[in-house]
Formats: sequence, C-alpha cells, structure tokens
Amino acid sequence: MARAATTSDAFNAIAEPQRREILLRLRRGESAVGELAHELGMTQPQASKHLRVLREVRIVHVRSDGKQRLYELDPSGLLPVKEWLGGFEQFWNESFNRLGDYVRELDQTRQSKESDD
Amino acid sequence: MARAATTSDAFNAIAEPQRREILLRLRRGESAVGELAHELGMTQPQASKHLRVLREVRIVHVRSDGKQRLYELDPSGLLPVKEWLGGFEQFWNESFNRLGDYVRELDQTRQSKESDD
DNA sequence: TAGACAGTTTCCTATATAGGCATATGATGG
DNA sequence: CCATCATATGCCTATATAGGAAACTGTCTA
Repeated sequence: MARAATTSDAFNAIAEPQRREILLRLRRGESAVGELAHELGMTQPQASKHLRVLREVRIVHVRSDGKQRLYELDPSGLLPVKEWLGGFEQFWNESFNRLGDYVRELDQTRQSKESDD
Repeated sequence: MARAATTSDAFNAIAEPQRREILLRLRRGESAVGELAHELGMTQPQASKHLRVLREVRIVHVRSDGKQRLYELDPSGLLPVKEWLGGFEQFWNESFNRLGDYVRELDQTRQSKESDD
C-alpha cells in the first residue's frame, strides 16, 4: 500500500537525511528548536516536525525551559538499529572477509557461469 | 514533497522490515528468489521487488545460475549506516555516560550563555 | 518448437510523507 | 490583559511507495 510510517520505528525515522543531521547535532548537546533550525539551515516548522518524529520513536526527548523547548538526544532509541546492524559485524571483519574471498574463489572454480546487474 | 526514494541510500532501503528480513536471511548464504520468498512468507514478485531495491543500493548482488537468480549479501553496502551509527557508540558506553554527566556539570558551572560559530 | 519453470516488470490503488506557508498554542514580561 | 518570542500544528500538493494480479522475459528440456 504505502511505506511504513516514519514514526513506526527508528529505522524509518532515521531514513530522512535531515533527521540524521539533527541527531548528529544533538550529539554535541541539547538544543532549542530555533537554534537547531538555524544551524542546520532549515525552517522552524521543518525542524519542529522532524523533531516530532524523532520524539515519537524516542530517539530524542524534550524539556521545556521557559519559552524554549530543549531537545536532547536519547541514544537508546537507536539501539534496535545498532543491534540489527550488529548481526553483520562479522562481515566487516578483515579476516572474515579474506576467508569469504577464499570460499568464493573455490566456488567460482567449481562453477562455470557468471553475470550480474 | 515526498519521502526520499527507497533506492536513494542504504538508510531508506533498510527502513522496510521485509527487506531487513531478507538481509538477515542472506547472512546465512546466497539464495534464489523463490526460496527466499518461500522462507520469508512473501510472494515471489514481492521478494523480487525488494531485492531490486537492495540491489540498487548495492547491499546485495545477483548471479544468474540457470533459471535461477542467486542473491548474495554485499555487506559493504551497509557501511554508511554502520559509520553513521558509530558516531553514537560512545553514548551506549556506560562509563562514558558517567563521564559525560561529569563533563556536563563542569560546563554548566563554567558557562553563562551559549552561542556559536 | 512448445512447455514448464524462475524471475521480472507493469498496472492499479491507497497511503503517508516533506515542504511551504499560515495560523494556533504556550510562556514571559510588562 | 496584551504584545512578543518560541514552538507546534493545520492545510495543501506532488510524489513514491508496497501490495496484488497479470503479463512478459529468459532458460532449460523433451
């Protein structure tokens, strides 16, 4: 039907580049919406909407401070992504890759055809 | 306007749960489309379409083998995600969190106002 | 050459965006 | 209470899905 909601999980939330920018910025400490918008060159409503998404999936959380709303990173919201990705860790391991190359070589010696996209 | 294309980068590609399932399955070795579809309980065209997306962002690659098309994981396609996520590694470290609290305390003692660049 | 497999692509549709802009809500200080 | 600053939300639109079904391409074999 359509893509899953951006708020359905962290994966969808961080698919948007600007939201990733926001998170990178927040690594350096909490920030008010306007400050964030200014620093990242987006309009205030844009920042506000992106922050709403990040809030709903719990990657950030807010705190009211007078007129301002200070957003802070909540890294635990990214754990599902970290964990899913962790399953591929072995593949990025040099020695594992060498082993993999070797196995693939053997396979190709054994096979005759090859094509790809 | 609309969300970025699913094929625009790895982040968007892996936002879809079924595509993540496919990748998890491919960690255990290459697989033909039909086999994949059957194992993951999706229709064959569905699998085919998801694989196309993964192929376009280079997280998998194909090899023709007779009537079949064998899809294999290409973990390097996930590196951008791994790297982005790596920036948050420190936050998941318990001792860092305690250290961070301390540093933040110091900062607040030292600062009166906050501005930037 | 025709079938039978294995995969891919094409339509079609409902849906949820992201962006721009206007407006509403909220808190603060007269 | 009013004006103002800081955010949030509502409305509108173009766009790109994901899913289902059908049709198309490609490969092997009798």
